[in-house]
Amino acid sequence: MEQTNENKKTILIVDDEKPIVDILVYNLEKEGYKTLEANDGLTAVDIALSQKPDLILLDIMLPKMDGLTVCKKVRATLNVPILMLTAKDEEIDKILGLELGADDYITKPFSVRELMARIKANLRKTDARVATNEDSEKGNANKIEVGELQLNLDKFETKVSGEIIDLTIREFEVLKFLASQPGQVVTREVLLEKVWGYEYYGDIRTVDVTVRRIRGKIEKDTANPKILVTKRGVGYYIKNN
Amino acid sequence: MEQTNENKKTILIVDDEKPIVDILVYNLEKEGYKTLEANDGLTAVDIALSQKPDLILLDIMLPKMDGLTVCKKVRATLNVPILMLTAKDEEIDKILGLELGADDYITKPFSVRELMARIKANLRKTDARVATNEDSEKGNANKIEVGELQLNLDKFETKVSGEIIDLTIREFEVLKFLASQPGQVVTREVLLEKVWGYEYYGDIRTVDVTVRRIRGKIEKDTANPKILVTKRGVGYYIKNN
DNA sequence: TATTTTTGTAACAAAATTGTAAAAAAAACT
DNA sequence: AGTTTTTTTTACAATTTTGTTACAAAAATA
Repeated sequence: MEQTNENKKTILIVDDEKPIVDILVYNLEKEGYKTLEANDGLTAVDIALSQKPDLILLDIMLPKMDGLTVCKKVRATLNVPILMLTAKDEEIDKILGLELGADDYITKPFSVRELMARIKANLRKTDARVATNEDSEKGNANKIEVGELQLNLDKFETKVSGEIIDLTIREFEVLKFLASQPGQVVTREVLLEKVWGYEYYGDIRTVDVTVRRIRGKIEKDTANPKILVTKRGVGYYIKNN
Repeated sequence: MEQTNENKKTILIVDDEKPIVDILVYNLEKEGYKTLEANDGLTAVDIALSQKPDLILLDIMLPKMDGLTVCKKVRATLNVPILMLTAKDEEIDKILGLELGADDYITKPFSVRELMARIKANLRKTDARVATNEDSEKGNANKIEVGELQLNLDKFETKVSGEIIDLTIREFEVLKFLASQPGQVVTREVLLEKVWGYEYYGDIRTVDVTVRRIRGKIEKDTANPKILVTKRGVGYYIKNN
């Protein structure tokens, strides 16, 4: 709903019943998700591994390869949340085996509303994991210091010579990426991929503008930057002496 | 509240179906629990009494001694939360009727997500009990203090500059979670998972509204919060200077 | 020096985020 | 049961951030 085209979450729907798939596609796209479809197990694995969706809706009863195997195969290489669709009267053991490998399950018939809620919740869980794992939890010293520049990754706080600087997230992320490898010149392409995300297809000069904004906040003289420096013809880097 | 490697919670899994045990072990350890296994009722009682796990996952159908008896025996000497696994709905009456002291039950098939939620919820209950009994009995005032903010965890009482503020449970829990790690910016996703719970399916903006209500009670000027502050693009945190 | 390429910059437009109130729903309490 | 309190959802406005563009300035090249 609030997602731009670039970072829509992708959901892979695996079901051989066309009308069900259609309903799911309609509702998911209305909610702002991008959808992929697979009508049998083999195709499902293919698409999952090549497209790397953010979540998989997986029916148990499938042609060519059953849901259990799909689940296993996908899980072997991808850590994507899998939400199983099960009919109520399917064999208990079969379901049980499957359920335990999946993150969540929902029995048919289900309400669209409930399904959407489950999807949201499962996607959120991934987001939360990424946020905490990457940043704190692992006991990493959550600070980066380069010369007069200090970044506190827990507080998202930036200091220059002890003075707190108010950066936006985008600015902070760029600075964080550069400061994590001081001296290393980073191209705009790499910055776009690492900070903006690999599927981002905006203008590359966006990087320049963001750098300019950061400089406006951390440099005394933006025309003669001492911290975030340009390597002409290549990109930008943080001076580390 | 977060678990360090040394005091991981231990969970005893009692089930005679090897594949199920394996999957449970895998998922529980992924979530940071230590696991013990028992394949029959007799062994289960032995391990429970000697190892004193923090929680027991107990299947009803077991060789040598059935789950219900195991439950009784263990409960006779240990006050550990027991989560029963049942295959059929009819067995629920059995569990409830017999007053075995099982804390919770979950019917097969269940999802990993649901099981984890139940486990967490039951462990939380114990934590709460322990907190109130052990800490307050010893006279350790169970408090969090950050600047002008004081939380008394035993009394569920909040003070700002010495003045008692009346918060609801939800409000208190949010404030408590944030205040337990002042300065640390917490995303809405993490708050939802930690305060509302693993199984929560609601809207993420609920967090905003709760924060707003807390501010209405603890801040002089909600438009310029000095205690519970927004980190735009990330989440919320408690200012700790 | 003139030309081309690259980078800096400001201004505007678009998009995303947050604050807020109020209605609806759910839970707790009589 | 009905009533009150708490919580969630929803919608909208205000604000902030971000992206795009056009042009200027600087550096590199011929």
